[in-house]
Amino acid sequence: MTAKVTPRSEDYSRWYTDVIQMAELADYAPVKGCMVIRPYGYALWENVKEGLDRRFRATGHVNAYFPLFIPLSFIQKEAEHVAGFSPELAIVTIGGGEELEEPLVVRPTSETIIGYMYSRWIRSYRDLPVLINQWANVVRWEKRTRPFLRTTEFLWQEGHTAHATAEEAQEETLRMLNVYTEFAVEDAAIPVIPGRKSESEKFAGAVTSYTIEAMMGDYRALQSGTSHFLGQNFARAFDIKFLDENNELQYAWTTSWGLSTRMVGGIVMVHGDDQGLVLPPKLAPIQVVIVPIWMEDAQRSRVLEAVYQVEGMLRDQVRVKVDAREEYSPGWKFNEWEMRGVPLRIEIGPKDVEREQAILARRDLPGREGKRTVPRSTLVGEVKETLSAIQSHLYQRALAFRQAHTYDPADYNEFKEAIPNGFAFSWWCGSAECEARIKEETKATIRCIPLEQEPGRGKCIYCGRDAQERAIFARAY
RNA sequence: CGGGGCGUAGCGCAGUUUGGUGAGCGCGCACGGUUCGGGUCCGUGAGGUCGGCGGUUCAAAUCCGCCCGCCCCGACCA
Repeated sequence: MTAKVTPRSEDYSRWYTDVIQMAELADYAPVKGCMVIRPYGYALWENVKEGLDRRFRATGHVNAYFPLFIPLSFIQKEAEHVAGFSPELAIVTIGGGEELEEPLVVRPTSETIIGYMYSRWIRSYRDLPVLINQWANVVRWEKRTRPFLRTTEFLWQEGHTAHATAEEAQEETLRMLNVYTEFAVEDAAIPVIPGRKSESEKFAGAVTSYTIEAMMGDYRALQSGTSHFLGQNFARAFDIKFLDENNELQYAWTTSWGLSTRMVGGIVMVHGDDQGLVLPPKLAPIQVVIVPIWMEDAQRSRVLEAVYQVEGMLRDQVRVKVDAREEYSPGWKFNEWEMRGVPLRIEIGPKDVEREQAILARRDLPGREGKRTVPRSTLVGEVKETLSAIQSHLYQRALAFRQAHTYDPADYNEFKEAIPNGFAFSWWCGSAECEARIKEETKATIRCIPLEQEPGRGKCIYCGRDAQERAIFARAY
């Protein structure tokens, strides 16, 4: 506890796990690959949930819950889906002490069981669209795990929609990708690149997969949310059919989209520094911490009185906490709350009580630079303004960082030099072979083909043939 | 699944090479005092089947064998 986090420059992944544990976001569970999300980390996740849920509702979605167990045969109904997920399934074969007639899969994702239910619920075009989301846990037996980024069990939301036409489903897919983008940018202060996945990187069973990709502090990419256009693949596998206006039987068009607790890892790696966690105000469980300072007992009650008064002024406007613990010195508390990423600290001591003022200290600006004295009379306004200034500063800083580490290499040699230090935004001919070779030679994969790019043509960074699109290449988590 | 590292008090570690004096150090924890505007200081104290099982030996944290677990790096993935 008294130890400091490992500096990022010394060992980035050690820094990451240090921060996760020391800030008390999560702890390792007794089962390999599993973690306990501690109250502070869970509060952060709950704020992520809230930010998303609000947007899901605003776009017409409703929440529901489907079972954890899926008959093994369901998973096997969609050819690509089974191929993609088989290696990482957890399967239950015994229940109540007896061998089950059919093994049950612990859901790795719910397209199949939801598809099955949709086939029973959808009869007519009037039943469409179906716009359902669920908040759930899923299990994927990953070989290599890291807290939040890849755990055997993780929490997420998965939206599953069914539509009458391909166009409508396509629109939905991009609408939700856009919701993710908006959430990442506005709430998490993480700049992301929305784009399309290559064939080899797309979701098992999808026609087209879309993603938002973010750059972490070590220049690696993190897929932070995905939205899939499933075409009629799952509708055919699960017989999701409806009668259209012309009394003709049609397969529905479906989508699915998800964002997981991985986002928490992204927040840590995008904003954190050598002091520890740095949380964007909109998602921070504690936005403002008030640290009282006193020398003698006589001052104690006066300081505390002022502190609670300030807390009262702020309480219904921001998430505020008073740290009145007597066993720790103010300096200790400063470090503790900085390590835990609280965006704004208010210091109130005897001098401040006397002058009816308080010190504001920003987490995103180190030392003196982030400290400011404000009069009590304007404190509430100042706090709110400062929080929103921190929110936008974090975004701008992350954006500038990504831009500074995004390259447009002139040739493959430059490309190879760029990859360890950031993203390469390069022309790609579209062949899976070039993609595979690049991966083999540089460990970089196509993170996405950005939706927004200037039309034109170029030469594939690998083979030199004509290319119509540029892709983001990077090493990924 | 392959490579590397590690399991000794809640945490971080020393001790293991060369078996044997007392299982130790720092932090944390409890109590008392002191301090408090950037991780106070002092004192007292609690806390350990040395990952597990088996073997060698008069004697094992230390040597041997097997097993288990965790972390990091790779291939696979939200």
